[in-house]
Amino acid sequence: MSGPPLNPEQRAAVAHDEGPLLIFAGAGSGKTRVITHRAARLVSERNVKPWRILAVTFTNKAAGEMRHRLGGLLGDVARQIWVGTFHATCARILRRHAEDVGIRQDFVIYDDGEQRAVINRVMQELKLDDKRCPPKRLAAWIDRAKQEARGPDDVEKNDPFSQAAAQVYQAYEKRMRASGAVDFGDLLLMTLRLAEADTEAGRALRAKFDYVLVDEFQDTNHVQYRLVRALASGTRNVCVVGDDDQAIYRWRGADVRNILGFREDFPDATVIKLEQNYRSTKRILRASHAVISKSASREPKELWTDNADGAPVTLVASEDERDEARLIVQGIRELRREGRSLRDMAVFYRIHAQSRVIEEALRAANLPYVVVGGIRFYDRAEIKDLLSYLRVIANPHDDVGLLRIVNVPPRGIGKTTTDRLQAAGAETGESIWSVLPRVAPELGKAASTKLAAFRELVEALAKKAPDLKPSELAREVLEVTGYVRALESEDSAEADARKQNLQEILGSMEEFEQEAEVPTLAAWLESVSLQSATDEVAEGDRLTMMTVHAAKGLEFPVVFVTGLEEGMFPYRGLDGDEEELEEERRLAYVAFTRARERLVLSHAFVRRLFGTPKEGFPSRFVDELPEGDVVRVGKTGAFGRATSSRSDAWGGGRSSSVPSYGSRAASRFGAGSGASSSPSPARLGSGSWRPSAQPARTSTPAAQSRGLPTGSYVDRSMADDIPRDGLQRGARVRHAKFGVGQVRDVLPGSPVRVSVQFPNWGLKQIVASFLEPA
DNA sequence: GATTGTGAGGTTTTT
DNA sequence: CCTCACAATC
Repeated sequence: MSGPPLNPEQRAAVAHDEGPLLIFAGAGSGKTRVITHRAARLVSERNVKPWRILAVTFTNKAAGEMRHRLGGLLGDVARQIWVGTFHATCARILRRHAEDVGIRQDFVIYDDGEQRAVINRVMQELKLDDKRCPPKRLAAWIDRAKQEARGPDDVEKNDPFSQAAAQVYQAYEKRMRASGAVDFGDLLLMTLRLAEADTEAGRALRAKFDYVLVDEFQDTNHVQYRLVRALASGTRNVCVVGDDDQAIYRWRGADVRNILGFREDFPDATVIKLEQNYRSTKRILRASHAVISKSASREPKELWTDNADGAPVTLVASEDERDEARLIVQGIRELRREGRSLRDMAVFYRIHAQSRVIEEALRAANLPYVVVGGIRFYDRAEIKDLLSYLRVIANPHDDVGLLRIVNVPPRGIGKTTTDRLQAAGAETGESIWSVLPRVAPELGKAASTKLAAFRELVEALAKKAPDLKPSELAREVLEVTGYVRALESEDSAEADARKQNLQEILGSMEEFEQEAEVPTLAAWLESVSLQSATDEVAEGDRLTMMTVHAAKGLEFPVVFVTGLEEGMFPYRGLDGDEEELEEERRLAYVAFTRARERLVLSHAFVRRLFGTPKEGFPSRFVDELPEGDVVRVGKTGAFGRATSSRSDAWGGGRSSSVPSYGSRAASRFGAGSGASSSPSPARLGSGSWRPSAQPARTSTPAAQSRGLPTGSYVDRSMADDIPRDGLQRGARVRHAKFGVGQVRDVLPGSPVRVSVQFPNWGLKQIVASFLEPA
């Protein structure tokens, strides 16, 4: 394939022949290109059989991209290469070896919700208190056990919770097997067991691949690591690619040590670092590096680029989250006026809850957008209903699926009945479907008749299934179950929307039938189970919005990162340990390095989260930015950063025909921006503190209508007459109760409050008048 | 057995 | 603020 020539490091990675290879691939360093070229070369020049190459990714999107590029390089043979996500690859292997691991060949894959349903059921059966053992916590506990390759018998049980959890785990596994179901963790763990087994099947699996390539290796968990090692144990031709700086899934069991410690398991590994970045401007890289270089225990490296300096990073300060949304919309508009397309822009946030306010502002401004992630299309009730029918038809022992649809649409089979059936199944460890013929007659005439009718319905559909395409079967289901009729009789807008969604899924099934290699129902169900919310693609000229996690692996010409406040980003969880903070740092790095040309960072001084307003200081990640590469916009840094003169840089105060936010303005402020933005640390000395130098321009109606924050330049804290001398960041102050501490930041608002770090009390926010210099 | 009401709890979430 | 889960109703 064409494209620019590979650089020396890339070439070395592609040309590497045998033995372990570890590639540190920085953001935007052409990683996917290297992997695909390498795989292609193995086939075309080294005569490796394509089906003896395994390339594993984490997301369907990445797998699809790789498949696509391999197709471009190799043509049709590319299809024989094993390209897939960890989970899809494992599912594929398990279908072939179901017997060897003791599961049904037609197993279904339970998602988190279905997993929870099983946990809830098991807890009821064990009569466990869901206050003491929240199902959520149990699910996380079981997941973690599986990630660590621990079965119910080799978990630690040293406290009451883990004792209960182990009990649940045991019963959960039993119920999953009875249901012919596996969860995501099972896919990996069962494949690992198989791959490490000293059996015929195990040996065959270990010898199956001549080359194993793994992408995003920093995100592997223990089981995935061992699986890779086992699958590559035949030839030791294992190539892992990753970036420890982009490890952001520790909370999901990923362990960066897998990449950092790779050289311990494979001392002879060749190590290649791809440090040339082809994506971003120098300024964006400098900003990114400023943040990540503070990270402890990382592989030493620094991205560099031949790209232009580019525009400075824009730092937007706003009053609150609505203000932030307004300013972002304003920035978007200006960039558009410069000719930027909406599709070139993305807005990132730390948590989904932040999206709403921004969405509202975008809607008000008539700017089309798409929110990536959040709820999956397949998670909608009507879709899950149809899916459950199809799954029960494929495997009637799927209890969760069966319980979902047994009374949908209502057919008079209520809770009392299903409770009895569940209890019967629990007694013998069988599925509901299995106990149905035996138990139904004991439930009285009415229930028994209805259950028999349901059974016949499912059996009739199952009988037809082999002769129908998936989409035809789905239509049949919607018809004979009366599902569509029930929706129609509802005659509401909502029911209409549901019908449309069902129509859409039928369409996607037909598409699948056209394209898939094996267009069976089972294959379709599996592909749906393994799909994620982020796989849904955005198209058209719209802005993209997503969490930073969802943004990994993507790039945009313009990136807005919102909510950069202490507590929000870095997000402060319950424990907030050092490791967690490190991960937040890497997350910020990921966010920043998504940007190609323009990076806009924003923070608000007050943010309402879940209703309650909370004050927030600018994130440390913002403080750490190199001043010379930053231009400030919006509300005056409340603690006297002399930034007000910059405030009009966002298009206020000047004729709108001069796009100040755009590249022209950027270059205008560019090189010299260091002079115009104040040096940090912020000072509270009277000089820079005085707002009087600034006209209260934004309070004019015109400015307001432009959506500028009212009173941007009028800091209300000015009104106070409290002692400020010595109240600057870093200053030592004394408090009557907490003793001596160090000023970390000064809050806007009245009365002026200061956040102070006390050795024994931690970070406190204190009204300034209660403090004296120490 | 379905419908409406209160209360807790609500990072991130590749699969 | 908003959603989901269970409870108290008709």
